[in-house]
Amino acid sequence: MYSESVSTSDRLIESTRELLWERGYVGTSPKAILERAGAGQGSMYHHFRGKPDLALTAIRRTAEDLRATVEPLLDGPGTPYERIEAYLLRERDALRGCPIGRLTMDPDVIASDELRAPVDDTIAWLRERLTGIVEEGKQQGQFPLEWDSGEISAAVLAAVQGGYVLARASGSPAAFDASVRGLLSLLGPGLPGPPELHELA
Amino acid sequence: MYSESVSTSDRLIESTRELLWERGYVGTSPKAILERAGAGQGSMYHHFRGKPDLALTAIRRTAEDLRATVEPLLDGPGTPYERIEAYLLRERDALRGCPIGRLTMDPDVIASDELRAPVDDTIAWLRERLTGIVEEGKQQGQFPLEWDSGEISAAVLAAVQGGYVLARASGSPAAFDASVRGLLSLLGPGLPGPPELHELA
DNA sequence: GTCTATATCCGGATAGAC
DNA sequence: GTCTATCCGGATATAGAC
Repeated sequence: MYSESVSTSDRLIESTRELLWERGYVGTSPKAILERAGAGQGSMYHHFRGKPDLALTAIRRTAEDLRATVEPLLDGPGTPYERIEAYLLRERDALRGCPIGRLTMDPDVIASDELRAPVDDTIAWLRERLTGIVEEGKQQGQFPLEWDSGEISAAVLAAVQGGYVLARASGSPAAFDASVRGLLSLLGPGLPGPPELHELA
Repeated sequence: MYSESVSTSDRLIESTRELLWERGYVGTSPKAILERAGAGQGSMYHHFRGKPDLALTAIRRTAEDLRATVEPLLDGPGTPYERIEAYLLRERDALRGCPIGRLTMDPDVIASDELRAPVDDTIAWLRERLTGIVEEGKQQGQFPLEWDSGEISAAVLAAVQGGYVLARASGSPAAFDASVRGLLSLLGPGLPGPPELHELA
C-alpha cells in the first residue's frame, strides 16, 4: 500500500496548523479545529490534553517544515549574496504572512514559554544561519568588513517579517516585494568579482 | 477648572486602545474593556454600537497619535539620513510591538475593510513620507541614484515592523535594536559631505 | 478510538430600571 | 448616562456510552 489515509490525530494537527496560520492562537477554537478535521470532541481529547497541547504539537511541526524548506536555500550553491537572495525571493503567499512569525503577535503564545519556545528557536536558528552567510560574504570580500553580521542578518529577517506587515496592511503582496527588493539593493548588486557597492552612476 | 476628569466614553476608548495593543482585536472582549474602564455594559452600548464600533474609534485615535508622534521626526532638522535615523531610533518599548502594525495579524481586522482602513492609511502615509525623504537624499547626493525610493522606504518600515517580531520572538528588545542598526548601516554612514557608501576598510 | 451528552464559563448583545 | 438582569450561542473541557 503506497497511500494510507492519514490518522485522525494527523488531521487534527494539520487543521490546527492551518487555523493557527489563518487566525492565530487566540482566534482558533477547538470547535473550529474539529469541524475542519471532521472529528469529534472525543478524538481530540483522546490524543491531546487540550488546546495548548495540540497547538504546541502543531507549532512544532510548522517550525520543522519551515526549517526544511529554508535550509536548502541557505545551504544552496552560489555566493553569499545569492543565497540570501534565494531566501528573500522564495515563493511565498505574502498576504498569508509567516506561520511562525505571526505567532509573536499572539498574547497567549507570548505568555507561555512552552508555546513561544519553538517560535523563538526557529527565528534564532534562521538568524544564526543568515549571520554565518553574511560573515562568509565579508571574508570573501563581497560584503564590507564594517558590517556587523548579526545586525545585517536581523535586518534581512526583518525585511521578510516586516514585509508581511506592509503587505497585509495594504492588502497587496506588492509591498512585501518592495521590502525584500529594497533590502537586496542595499545589500549590493550581488555581482561576482570585486565588491562594488552602491556605486554612483 | 484646569483639569476635568475624563468622560466614561474616553475611558472606554483608552481601555480599548490598551487592550488592542496588548491582545489584538480577537483577543479583546467587551467584558475586559469594561473592567479596565471601570464601566458597566450600559455605558458601552450607550456610547457605541458594539465592539467593532468602539474598536474602530480606538484604532483611529491610535493612528492619529502615531502620526503626531512620528511627524516631527520626519519633518525635523537634519539630513535625510538623519531624519530616517531619528525615526528608526526613536524611543520605543520594542517588546510591546507596534499598536498599528500588530493589527495586520488580526484576522477580524483584516476581514473588515472598515477596521483595516486606518491601519492601511497610517502605514501608507508613513511609507510615502519615507519615500519622499529618500528621494530628497538622492537629489542631495547623499543616497545613490540607483535606489528605488519606494523600495528603500518599504525596507526601512519593515526593519521596524520586522524588528518587533524578532524582539517578541526572543523576548528581548535587543533584536529590534539589531534590526534598525543593521538597516542604518546599510543606508550608509550618514556623514555629511560627499557620499561615501560602505567603503571597505 | 471515537462518539454524543453534559457542564461551566465567557463573548457579545438587548431590555428595562434608576 | 449608567446600572443590573437576562439572553443565546460559543469556548473549553469532562463523562461515559459504543
